[in-house]
Amino acid sequence: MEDFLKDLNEQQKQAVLATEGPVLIIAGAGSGKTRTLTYRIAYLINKQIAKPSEILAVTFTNKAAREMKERLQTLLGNQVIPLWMGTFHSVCARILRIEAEKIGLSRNFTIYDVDDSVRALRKILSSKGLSPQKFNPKVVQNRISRLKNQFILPENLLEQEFEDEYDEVVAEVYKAYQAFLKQNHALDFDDLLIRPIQVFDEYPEIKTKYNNKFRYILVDEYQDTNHAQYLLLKRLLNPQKNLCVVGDEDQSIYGWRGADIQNILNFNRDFPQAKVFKLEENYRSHSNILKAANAVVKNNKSRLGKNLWTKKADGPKIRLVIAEDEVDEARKVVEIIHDEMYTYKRSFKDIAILYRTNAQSRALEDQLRRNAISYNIIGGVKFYDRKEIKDVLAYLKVLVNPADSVSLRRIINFPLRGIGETTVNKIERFAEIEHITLFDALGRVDEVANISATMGNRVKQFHEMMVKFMALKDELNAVELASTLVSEAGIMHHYQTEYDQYESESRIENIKELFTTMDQFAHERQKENRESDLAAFLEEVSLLTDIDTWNESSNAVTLMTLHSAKGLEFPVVCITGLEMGLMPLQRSSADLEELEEERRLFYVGMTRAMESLYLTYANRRRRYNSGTFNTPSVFLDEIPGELIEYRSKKRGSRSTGAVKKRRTAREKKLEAYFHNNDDNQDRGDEFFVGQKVYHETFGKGQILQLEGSGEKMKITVHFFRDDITKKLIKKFANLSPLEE
DNA sequence: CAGCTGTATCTTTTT
DNA sequence: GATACAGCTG
Repeated sequence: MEDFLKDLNEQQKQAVLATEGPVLIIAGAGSGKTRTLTYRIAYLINKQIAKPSEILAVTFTNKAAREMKERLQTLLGNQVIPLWMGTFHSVCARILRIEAEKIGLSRNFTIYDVDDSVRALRKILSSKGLSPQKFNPKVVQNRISRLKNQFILPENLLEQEFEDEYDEVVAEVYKAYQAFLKQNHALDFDDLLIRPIQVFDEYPEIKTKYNNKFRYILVDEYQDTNHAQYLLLKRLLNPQKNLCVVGDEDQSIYGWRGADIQNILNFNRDFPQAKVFKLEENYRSHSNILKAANAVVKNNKSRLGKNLWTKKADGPKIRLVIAEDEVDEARKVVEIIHDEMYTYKRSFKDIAILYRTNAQSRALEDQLRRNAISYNIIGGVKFYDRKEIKDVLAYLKVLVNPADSVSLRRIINFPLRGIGETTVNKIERFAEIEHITLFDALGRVDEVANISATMGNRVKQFHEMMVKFMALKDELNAVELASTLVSEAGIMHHYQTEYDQYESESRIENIKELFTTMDQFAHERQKENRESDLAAFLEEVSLLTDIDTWNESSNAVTLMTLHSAKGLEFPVVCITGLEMGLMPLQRSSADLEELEEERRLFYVGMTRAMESLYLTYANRRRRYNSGTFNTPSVFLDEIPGELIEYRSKKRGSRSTGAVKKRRTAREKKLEAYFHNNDDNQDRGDEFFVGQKVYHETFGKGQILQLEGSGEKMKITVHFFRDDITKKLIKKFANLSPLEE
């Protein structure tokens, strides 16, 4: 054990040894952050400073937790280590499950994802007679989520003075939404964080229990914590305040989700006695990559500042690849892959292709398929978002929590059994009057007015089937229960007889895969001596992150968003779509803070690369219906010219120079083309992209896109007040330019 | 009530 | 270019 401290550099060792009191570890990209955290935990256990059960370690993804546990086991000699390790959300769910009875919560609560929340909100909005045009359920969901992240509860909100009608409606809907969740024994993602805070405030004995239990708390990726998570941490801390947070302000990329970069920037102010350690030696990347990344992120103002360095060689220059459009870009990515494979003997799994938006994966996938390059795609249409999987899960959710009316509505007429919307609404009204759940009302369908005998029988049949399976819940294990249910409810039959044979097969495959996953889950949980029932499985599934389902062992090129790439590394990284409007995104370009976050995102992408980094952009790109013409990302200009070289189409003929300093003939031609086009669009018009404008009804906004010309020109404007984007015809819009 | 068809809206990133 | 929803028909 003494020995293993030799694996650490001086700063890392200091960070491991400073076990007492608050500690901030500023860990640059690739500086051995995970290693330091793991060794710190191993040290605490090995020196018997803490028992494993007294340690809480919060990670950003479940995958990170899994990997850290494995490394810990290796370090400590293969014992099973019963410590709490997981994401904020899963740790909170675990606490809530344990304390459920004391705090008047059903132990079998359901976790609603964003989709479920939006469904619930749509219903609430319509019951209040609010038009979904004006009050978009998604926007309302977003607002409510923001409020929850700030730990602003409906009761605090209702006392306030409102600036506009929108806020007023959101406050009212928020309150109704919380009541709805309560009725359904459901919590949304944000509630998972908020409820424990409330519980700790309301029940001091529960707070004390966890204060005594968790004597040592560690938090990874601290730069991406939100205010609610911060408040939760404050409550978990006992007077010794043995809190160790690890983070890198340059990698804070979740501000849009409510993450507060100030948490890390102000750690010293929160804990004046905190010890601060900086890990600045990078073990991952060639020097050129690091220099380029440093030069980019240096342009940000919101940072503590650090100087990441490496002992590694310069390595190849960063290769810039210019494509004509997204198809050409994808072809060039294929060339890069071939090049790296033949010249440097890489395998598929050494290579990652990163992009800003999931939509960009399509063109890339097409070309990879054509060239028989196997690939793994992370995010996008997720396994657990597939219709057939959601259907099966909805059945299981109802079995576990019959009060969950969102899931119940999803399955009551799937597969079709002749129970339509009208009937369900009648029964629901009855349930409201009787103050019972929708599910229980199904059993009393005879008492509901205006329902025919045939219809009543259908409803009763469904209800009886579900009741039967609920009774079986304790006799069968999760997989047995699920597979029996899937065949008896007619789901299997429904998909087997689907017209599209290919579709049908893949759906059945997916359902089978779900069962396999359930099985694996049960085994893993049993090893740790934790519960493995259906409720536990559903909770696990609800809280999976994109990266958690990634099969790392397969030899395939990896495709994912820049966000998903955080924490990973690859010998070869290719960042695509480096154009204005896409990276940075149009709507994040105007606001300084948002622009800095985009820059950090680019920085995260660059620092994933160990040996080779390729950057690509396309002069033209199809974006849903229309094409756009693009200029290179401003971030490319921030890379010093001597670190970058053009990679032209012909292998071996490479020219050097900064982005705008030297151009090939084709480049010049493309640029000329671009400028001409620009001129055509702009000539005689007073509007341009990025311009601030004013509209009679919508107020102030900013132009995102211009299409066509003259009176018929279509202008896409994002209006700030209502956070809406509208496409307007110039002739009718009556927009006036704002001077700024 | 089921099933079909046309249209609107979306795409920024995700626990 | 997909998906969800409204509106229609049988």
